[in-house]
Amino acid sequence: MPTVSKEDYLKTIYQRIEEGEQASTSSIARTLKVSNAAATDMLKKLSLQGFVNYKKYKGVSLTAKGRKEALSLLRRHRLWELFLMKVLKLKWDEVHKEAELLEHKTSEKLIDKIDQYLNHPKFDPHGAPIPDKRGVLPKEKKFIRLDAAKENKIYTIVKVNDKDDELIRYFAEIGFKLNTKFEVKKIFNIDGTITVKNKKGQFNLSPVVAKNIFVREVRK
Amino acid sequence: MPTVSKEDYLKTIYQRIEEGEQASTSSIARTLKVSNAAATDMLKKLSLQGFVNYKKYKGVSLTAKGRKEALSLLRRHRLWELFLMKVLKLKWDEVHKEAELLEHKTSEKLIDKIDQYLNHPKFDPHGAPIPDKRGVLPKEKKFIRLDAAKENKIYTIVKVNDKDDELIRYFAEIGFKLNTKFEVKKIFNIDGTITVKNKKGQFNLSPVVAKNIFVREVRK
DNA sequence: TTAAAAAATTAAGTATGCTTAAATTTAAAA
DNA sequence: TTTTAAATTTAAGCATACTTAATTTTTTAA
Ligand SMILES: [Mn+2]
Ligand SMILES: [Mn+2]
Ligand SMILES: [Mn+2]
Ligand SMILES: [Mn+2]
Repeated sequence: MPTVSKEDYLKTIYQRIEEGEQASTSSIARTLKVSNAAATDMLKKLSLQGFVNYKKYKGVSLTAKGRKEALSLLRRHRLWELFLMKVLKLKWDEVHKEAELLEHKTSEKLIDKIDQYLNHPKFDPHGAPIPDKRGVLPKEKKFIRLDAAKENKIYTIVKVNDKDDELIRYFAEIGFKLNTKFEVKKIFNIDGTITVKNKKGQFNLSPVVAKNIFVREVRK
Repeated sequence: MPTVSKEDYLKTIYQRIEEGEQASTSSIARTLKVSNAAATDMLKKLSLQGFVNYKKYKGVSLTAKGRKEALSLLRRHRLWELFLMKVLKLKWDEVHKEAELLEHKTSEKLIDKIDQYLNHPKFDPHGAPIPDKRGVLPKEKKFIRLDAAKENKIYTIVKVNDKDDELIRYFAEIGFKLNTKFEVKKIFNIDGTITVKNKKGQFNLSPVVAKNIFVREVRK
């Protein structure tokens, strides 16, 4: 069993790779808010314990063992998020922080009860897929990042990045929830600002914000 | 905010004192399964931080600040126990262990939601009182320890010690739940064994077991 | 009231997971 | 291709919460 810290490292590495990016020491350190030195240190330990493949200066990847732990933690995190929202009525922007803590202290027995209570849900409140007991992920519908969308097309939101609660609050404020339909009105070439329009009105989204929204095109 | 370890120390000290016993270094160490040296060490730190009154060789007591933290942790623990049983259907002997972990990672916001969901319950599944948001405990009905009961009287169970899951399983097995009515048939002077009789049948309880059951006399 | 036993404390040291500062390696730019 | 910059690693050290062994204080019992 990895420690709390190690679980968070493995999850971070998994997510970096899943996003199609390099799991560099500095990106891990940045996400976990620790120094690069601390991350290097931990990568060495994780490697010794067989959770990651690590070669000095060459980056890191997960072994089967490490991937299993990462998926287990993601399962616990995402089930907690959904449970806290559905059952205990916590808000969309609150559940990530709470789940970040509870995830490490949740037994398999408990998480299976939660899974059962929720009737084996496939996605969390932010659209992220929930691995099943065996670590199998549900198939996701195709999506693109909003900053890669095209003008005058209609999209629906399938996933948002849940790491920043301020951002989530902003999404909620402008009526951007899961499955919200909206139209991309204009994309400014100068800075990539995207003008979108939904039931609530018209908004300008910066490219930084748009990168955190994942959408699927729908026909009018 | 005290650390996880410190919270557990404060809770242990509170409970030792509540039981009317001395919060000795060794009793704390025994409960927390650490060495006496570790406990001494921690008591010094807790004292420096104003959570306890501690004088070398003279034992320890809680300050107002320490008591507040202890009650806060007990609240989180006991609400979790009840929630896990009532909502997620964990068993009577399972909830203590789960709550022992979750208690430290539960925000005030979350515990208030749980409290609200359960409609501000006053007692946990083992009969222990749940402090309210302000740290106020509900009044408990008078009770005695079963090893102080008298022959040929009828009692009802108001509380059991939840620390040992094997013991809790045994209680369940012989039909000893909260509010179970039973009669004390005989108390053996030699070793203090108590013969009790309830709907399920007649059982001999050792004095060690009896010490963990709290009862109130009821008229036939 | 003193000697032995028990309880508590101090001392020295360990594992984990961090820090900052210095050194090294790799990547980018001139 | 060399120089510079960025990324990464190493080195040294710190805080927390433990351990075992030695010492001190208190309690109990002879
Ligand atoms: Mn976490
Ligand atoms: Mn999420
Ligand atoms: Mn605990
Ligand atoms: Mn309990």
